[in-house]
Amino acid sequence: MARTQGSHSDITGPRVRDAALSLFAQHGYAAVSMRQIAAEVGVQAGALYNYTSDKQSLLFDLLKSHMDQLLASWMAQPEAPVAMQALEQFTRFHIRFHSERPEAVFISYMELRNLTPENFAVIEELRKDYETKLEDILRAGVAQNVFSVREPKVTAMALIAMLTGVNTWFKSDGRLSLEDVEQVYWDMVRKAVSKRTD
Amino acid sequence: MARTQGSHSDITGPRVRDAALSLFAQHGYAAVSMRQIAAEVGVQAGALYNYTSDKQSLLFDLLKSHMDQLLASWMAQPEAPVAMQALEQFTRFHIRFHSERPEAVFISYMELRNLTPENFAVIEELRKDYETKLEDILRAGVAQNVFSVREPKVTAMALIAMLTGVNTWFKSDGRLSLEDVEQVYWDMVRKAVSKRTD
DNA sequence: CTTTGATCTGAACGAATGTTCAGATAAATC
DNA sequence: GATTTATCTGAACATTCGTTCAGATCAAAG
Repeated sequence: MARTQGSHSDITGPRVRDAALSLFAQHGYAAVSMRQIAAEVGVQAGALYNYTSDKQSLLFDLLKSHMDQLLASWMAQPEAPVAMQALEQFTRFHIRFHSERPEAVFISYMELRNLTPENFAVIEELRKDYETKLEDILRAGVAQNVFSVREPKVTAMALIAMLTGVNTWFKSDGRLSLEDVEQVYWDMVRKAVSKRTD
Repeated sequence: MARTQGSHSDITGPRVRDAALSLFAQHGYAAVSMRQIAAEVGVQAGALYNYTSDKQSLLFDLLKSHMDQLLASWMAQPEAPVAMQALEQFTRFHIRFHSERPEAVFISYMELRNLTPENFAVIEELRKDYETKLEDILRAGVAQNVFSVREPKVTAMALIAMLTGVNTWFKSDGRLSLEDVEQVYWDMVRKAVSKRTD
């Protein structure tokens, strides 16, 4: 069992994943070759197969761990009993979490069709789990008589699409800070589910 | 000038574009070969080059004509002088137009990174033109004192992201009709820009 | 210092890629 | 019926693809 310590494997492994994430996000899964990933890591293509069984697994692992992180991070939040607060928490959490890892978010939306059917089913279920978190908040708000939402499932998907859209334009050195953006979007979300309007 | 009439070229041309659109949407631009497109049309790969100069042009032409159609269709709408009506018109138009051509919408969002920089710039400008249409409506509503929108540009992008999201889940044979969906989304849009909330 | 084995190289594999082009095909014109 | 020419075939081109694997490398263990 030589070279268990001082080994490169615990360094090269993450670097392979990082390189794949970055290159997939830039050019797309199908357009990136194993040799390009290897070159980014500074290694020959064959060496990649010490860290992944094949190219497909590389993609799947990236999407899977992204979704796992997303759900785990949300679960780690303190639970808000009042629906209005829970919705604000979700809104701000979603924007913050997604803006922190634009590349992972990007490939998680773009590369679903390049997953095998089995792998796709796994990711799709995790995505639905996340959508259900928001849907439950909306239903709770309706039950608490603070939201007006006729279609909680549709509304959840609509709001998530809106919030994720931040990633398509937000630049951290732009005119608006992330805090500003959170506020603008929270205003819209709050009003969109509100009971009254003039 | 033989075979100008009865020629196959005016039939094969659109079929090449249709096949490319469908295959690009299913598997992605980089994952689809010219031979696959040719097979779908029922022709050899070489014959495709009677209808496109290269694969890149095939993609660009699809995106370009989609954006041209989008803008032309919007312009063809009767102009609504009242901001509230204009916003409802935009909301319903956007949902309807996009739900009618899911494949073109899909590749218009997914394949931007596979355009050459010059081609990308062209599409990006057309997209901004469209976003500006909504932004102008929002600004008009603020001027008319019927909307409360602090950030018209951000809000326009947020609303478009939300509306385009319909394409990710809507099925015409589902529980909700397209008319139902339009109403649900219009309720959200109207409230999101409204001046009062409880 | 010798042994061990995790890690990596470098070459090789068949298959597939976008594109070109000489020549075959056949419908429209004269 | 002969000619023209738009359209398409089928083969070829240099590259690149994902993946495999025998052998080199070299740090840690004995």
